[in-house]
Amino acid sequence: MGVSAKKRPTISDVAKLAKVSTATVSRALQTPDLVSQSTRDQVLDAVKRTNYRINSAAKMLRQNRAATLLVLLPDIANPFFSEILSGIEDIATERDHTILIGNTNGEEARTHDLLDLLQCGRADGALLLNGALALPPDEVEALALISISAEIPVANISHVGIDNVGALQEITNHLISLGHRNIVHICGPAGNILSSQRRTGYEQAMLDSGLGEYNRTISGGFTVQDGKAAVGELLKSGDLPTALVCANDDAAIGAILELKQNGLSVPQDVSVSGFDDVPIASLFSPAITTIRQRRKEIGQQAARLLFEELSASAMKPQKLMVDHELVLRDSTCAPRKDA
Amino acid sequence: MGVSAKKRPTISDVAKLAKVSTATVSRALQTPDLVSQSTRDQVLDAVKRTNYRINSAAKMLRQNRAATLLVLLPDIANPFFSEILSGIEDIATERDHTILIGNTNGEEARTHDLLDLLQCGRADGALLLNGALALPPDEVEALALISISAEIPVANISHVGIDNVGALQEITNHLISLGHRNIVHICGPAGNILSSQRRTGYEQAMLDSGLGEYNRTISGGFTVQDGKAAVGELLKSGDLPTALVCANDDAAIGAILELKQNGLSVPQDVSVSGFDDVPIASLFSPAITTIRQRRKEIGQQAARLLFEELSASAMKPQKLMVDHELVLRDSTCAPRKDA
DNA sequence: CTGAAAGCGCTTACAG
DNA sequence: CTGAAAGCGCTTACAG
Repeated sequence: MGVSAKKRPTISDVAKLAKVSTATVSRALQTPDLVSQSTRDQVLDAVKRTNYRINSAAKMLRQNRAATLLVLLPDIANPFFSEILSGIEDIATERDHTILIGNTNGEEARTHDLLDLLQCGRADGALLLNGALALPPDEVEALALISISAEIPVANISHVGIDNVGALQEITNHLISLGHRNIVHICGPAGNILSSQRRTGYEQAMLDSGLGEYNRTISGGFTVQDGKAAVGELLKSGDLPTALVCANDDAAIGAILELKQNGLSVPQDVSVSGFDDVPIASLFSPAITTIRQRRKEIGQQAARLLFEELSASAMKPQKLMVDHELVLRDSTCAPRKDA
Repeated sequence: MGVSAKKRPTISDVAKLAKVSTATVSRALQTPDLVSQSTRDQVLDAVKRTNYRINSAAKMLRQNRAATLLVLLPDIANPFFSEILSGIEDIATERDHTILIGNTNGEEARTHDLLDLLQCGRADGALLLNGALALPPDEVEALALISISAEIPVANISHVGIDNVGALQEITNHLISLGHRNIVHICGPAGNILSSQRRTGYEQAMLDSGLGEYNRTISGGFTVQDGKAAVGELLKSGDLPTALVCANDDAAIGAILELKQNGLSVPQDVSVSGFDDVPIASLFSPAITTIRQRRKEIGQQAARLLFEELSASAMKPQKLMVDHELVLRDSTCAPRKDA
């Protein structure tokens, strides 16, 4: 309840009660090995009796570290990000660090403001899930940063993610192997690095299979609405492919909903694939063929890497590739014979 | 990258450059009105030239506040919680506060450890989404706490959530009005306050409509798996109702999947209702009749309430009720005539 | 409107 | 193994 009258006990209160110096209290608590058994017991007893808690601001100031990781994401409420966050949390907790989160809403200004938390010492390093940086390269130099999923193409930033190009090649090849030739890619948001990587994967697969004449990408996005709109365009154009390779699961869901709405069935009339394997992908009907990203592991690896960088005096940026997996479900099948 | 050789500029560096005292620098930055225009300009210029950032640990120590809110939740990756979190974030950002998150995994020990962050001054108040406290009442006294969604029945804790009893009455009454009589409630996890409130709502509705003889609750939970298992039991028992009222959407999804798997159709053979209106509820087929909780608003209200408590010297705990809404979709319809 | 100085609560060389 | 003392970088009465 608001302002409490009672003042919190400090390390001197404990010291007085234990009849030792504050230095000894500090040691007994932080580096118990440096203190005799009996002293330690005395101190611990005094701590208990006073109900003492360390003042972490004082500790931070003195030690010049926050024991905190900053996580920037465009949208906390998106399960794709929140599962990565959960992996980060695992590792942070393991190492007694706390997590500060910042929702950027994809806004550069907000990203900039949030990175200030690093510069003012409130966090020791940051994990960037938003694929954007908004900081001049010379300021980045001194910060411990890791990009996750969407790689930030700036020197000196480590990265953890999957092979998006390869993954989209795999899923496109799968469709080709089923017999599809007229395969359209509904791509992600413009300017997003994941969009272009996935698009590249699609195009490479098409070209490698001699399907260059069918190579066609239409603009889409990462939301259900984007998928619907893209299919809407496609239907208007009258040139419907037998398969749609979408940039992510949400777009695939939108695509399927729009197809159904127009009396088409998935996968019989059109096969549709997603990307990410978010929870809904397996529950949707039809269950969606997709690429599974091990999000929790991605988060864990990224956090570990950040800790490495924080403890190393200097390290060159690393790029970590986490395995992905093609998951075949019900939204894809062989094309109709007459197609 | 890791340890930087260059030391960060401090307030004295700025003071020296601006040829004023550190006190003046502090005022120019924190309370500009107390400083003359020309002095302010000088200071701001020096700040820019030194690239000065305040050291927040020092500020925290001096001011004895962290400008940080702690959010405890059982599972970050669950969209139900992450959308509330997003609402909290809105308000916190508005008031220049940061958010520390803690995943409790529903473990009491973890909850306890995380609440230590309040006691050591790393956060000024906490929002509890996990319905558990794990702290002796006398220690709670001095803390600013708000429970969200799952009310914590302890004195001196404010709460923000919806009327779970009323909501489940509404949804049960809807089913009754469609003509259902044999309606079974698949309840939430045992020991959870939301479970018992929703169960109460169901029971009240049944009794109020003179359907006491059909009043039947079976144990379930909040996961897809729980819903499946509950329906599995029901099928084994051979006594299938015409409608199932589930404790949340995930359980409803599980229930529907299990019914379908056994050749039954929803809603024709059995109507099924959910609770929460998580994103998947509208996308699932059939789209799920449910209770919409305005999660973002719940988060916002809770954060506002916490700020109020932090600024008030003393306040008695408040209980805030946010409106919910019955959303009718495709998973419920009138029972078969022969039922 | 501005400055000198105290002090927030720790930790850590340094000395013994 | 322990203590005295300096100092981390701010803010804020107090005085002018």
